Amino acid sequence: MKTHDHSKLLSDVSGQMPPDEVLAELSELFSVFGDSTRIKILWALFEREMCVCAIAELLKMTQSAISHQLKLLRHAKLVGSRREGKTIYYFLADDHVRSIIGQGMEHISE
Amino acid sequence: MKTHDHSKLLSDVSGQMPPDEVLAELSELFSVFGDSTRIKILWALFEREMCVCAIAELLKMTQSAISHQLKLLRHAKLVGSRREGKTIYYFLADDHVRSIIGQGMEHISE
DNA sequence: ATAACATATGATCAACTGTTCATATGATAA
DNA sequence: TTATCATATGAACAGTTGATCATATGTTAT
Repeated sequence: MKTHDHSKLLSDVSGQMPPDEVLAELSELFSVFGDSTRIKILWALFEREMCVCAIAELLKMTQSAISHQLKLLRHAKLVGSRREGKTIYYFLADDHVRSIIGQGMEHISE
Repeated sequence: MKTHDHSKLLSDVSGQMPPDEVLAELSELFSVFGDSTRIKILWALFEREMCVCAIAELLKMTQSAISHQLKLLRHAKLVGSRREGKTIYYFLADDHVRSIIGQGMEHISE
């Protein structure tokens, strides 16, 4: 399968590409946003911090399912948590979450 | 499993949540960004439009694999295409792609 | 110490995803 | 028309993912 020539294009473009490792990390970040349960959790936390069982009640899902997803969100540093007695409150880690989701909303609103 | 009371919180938060349908669409959009092959394709298109076989060469992947991924990107309206003879050129559909990926990059650079 | 509540975790399983392979479509040139 | 290049597509298969279930950990009150 001989194909037409791209040598100039390829050298130009590949010079601008970040290393594979960075692009992999980037796609992993977006895949965390790529699930409706996690998007719902993040959106809920836009309002205020919430404990696990409140999120579970809000989304009508089991505590276990929510806890598993919060673990992913924590590892991606999208949420933080603090303990108060038996309860653990989760909150948005920073404002990138808002701006990323905001841009996503803009895109689908067209 | 009786749990503590959240009635006030739940009514507050659920009033702010977009409908499930919208949140599902949003997560589907982000899942398109959630694959390193697709991220690489989008990043390549930051520079300029490219034909399928150039992208395949750049990423050292088969034409088929790239074509399948471009189909997804097209359906998500992240890229557009134009034909010129036998060749089909793909390009970024709009600037949301840049800003979404830009925000993602900011998040992981911390 | 025991009971009750809040959360976390490991195993399991069905559903989904991305690549490959083979093949089809579409366009151009001979 | 036939050959060739460029791209698209469908089936198949391995790898990944998200919910569930059972159970474990951690905290507080009695």
